[in-house]
Amino acid sequence: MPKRVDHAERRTEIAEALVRVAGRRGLHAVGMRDVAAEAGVSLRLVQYYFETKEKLLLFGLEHLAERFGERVAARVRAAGDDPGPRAMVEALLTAALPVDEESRTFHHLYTSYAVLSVHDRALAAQPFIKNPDAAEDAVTELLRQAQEADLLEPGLDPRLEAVGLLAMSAGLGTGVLVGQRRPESAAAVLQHHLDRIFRTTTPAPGQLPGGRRRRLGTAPPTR
Amino acid sequence: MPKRVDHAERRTEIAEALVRVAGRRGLHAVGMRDVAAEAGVSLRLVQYYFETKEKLLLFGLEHLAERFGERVAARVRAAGDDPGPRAMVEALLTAALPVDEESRTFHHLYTSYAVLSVHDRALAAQPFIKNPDAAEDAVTELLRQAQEADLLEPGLDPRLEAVGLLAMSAGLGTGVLVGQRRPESAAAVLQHHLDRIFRTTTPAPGQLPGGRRRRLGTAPPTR
DNA sequence: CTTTTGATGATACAGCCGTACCATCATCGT
DNA sequence: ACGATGATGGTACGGCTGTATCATCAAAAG
Repeated sequence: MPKRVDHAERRTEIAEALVRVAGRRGLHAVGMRDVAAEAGVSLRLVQYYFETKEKLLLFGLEHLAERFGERVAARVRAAGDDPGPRAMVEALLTAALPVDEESRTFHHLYTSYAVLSVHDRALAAQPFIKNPDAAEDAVTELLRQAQEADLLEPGLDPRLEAVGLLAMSAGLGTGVLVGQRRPESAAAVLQHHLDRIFRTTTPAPGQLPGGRRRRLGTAPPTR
Repeated sequence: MPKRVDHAERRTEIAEALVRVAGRRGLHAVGMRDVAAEAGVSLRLVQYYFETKEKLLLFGLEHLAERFGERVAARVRAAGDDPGPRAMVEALLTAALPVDEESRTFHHLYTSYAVLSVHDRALAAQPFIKNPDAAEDAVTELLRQAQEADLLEPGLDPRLEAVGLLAMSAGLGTGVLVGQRRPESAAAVLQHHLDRIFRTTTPAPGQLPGGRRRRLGTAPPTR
């Protein structure tokens, strides 16, 4: 038998080439030849490891989602050991904001895939249900924990708040992506809405009424 | 001189054909021949009225935005004569939710254009700044009016709330579009967040504390 | 009536796309 | 050493795309 190659690794390399070139020129403008050139391999090889373009795109989306998941996890970890629920919610919500090149590419391509999935059953099947639902569950659970620790304003429904926050983050992300909104503005809006959900004082002593106050969470992730 | 044709009207017809076929099969899959067939004219005519595909797409986007503006206006009008600020905000926010075929198409294509505009300067130039900014100003102004009429919870920043609500509406719309969320769920989330912004009792007499209460606005637009 | 000219039709062209086919190389098992 | 076989290269094919070219028709102007 001849040279054995780690197919999984090769597929990953090619998928990352796809992500790079798609992020640079737009997913609609990407052909197999572009991917091959970007990966430094021949067109034939792209065909060899992904028999069809559709399979390449599908794998590209999965890879993108995976990489994004790792990014979020890293953000959460960077928020410190056992950070408060607010810091974790912040990390989750702000990770999707297109503030740097990587998150811009992610948001851009993920939206591209979302648009394609409207009429492509194969794309619609898995990731656009699973990942957002997971994020929704995670934020909901964090809010529920915060609620039990009496860190939230009273009378809130964790699930409804989580859904709203995630949708807001996604919408703000799109605004940033198309240049309508500056990243700092989007982050500020998010912060403001978190301020309206999380209690701004420790449950204990005197209440100061008006004005802007310190928040409870720990590290600001990027902005 | 020969037969004179109303160019503006013809262009509109062709643009609507573009919108229809793009809504059916996705903007990425639309060619000039498809548009011509859908409009019932020859390929040559599409070329004749829009010299290039890029100009056709551009005009299609403008037309789409215009039609959507009319739809929102109709929604607001349908909310009654001089409806409360909340009803108007509701009308604005829920108009963008993909609940029927028309709004689905709108949301779908508008998102497609947004993705394209990331790398296409011509598309990015006009509409993705102007229209959302107009919506933002409108909602902000409505919230400001509501604030003056003491219809809002105290201590709110109308602009920040408006931006957040619009982003949330857009994000929920995308969720509905890709089949992750049911339209009723999205509408419910929106309602819930409006409940947290607008006062739920008339400013006058006794305050009942907990529980779900009647809201102030008039007609529910669709959901 | 003829000429001008806007509106339309048919079709050709060059280029790109995804895919398929055929050949070659290199390596490992025997 | 040799042949089986995985990995790769090169390239051609059919189809589709946007655009350009050429021709024709019909109506208004002289």
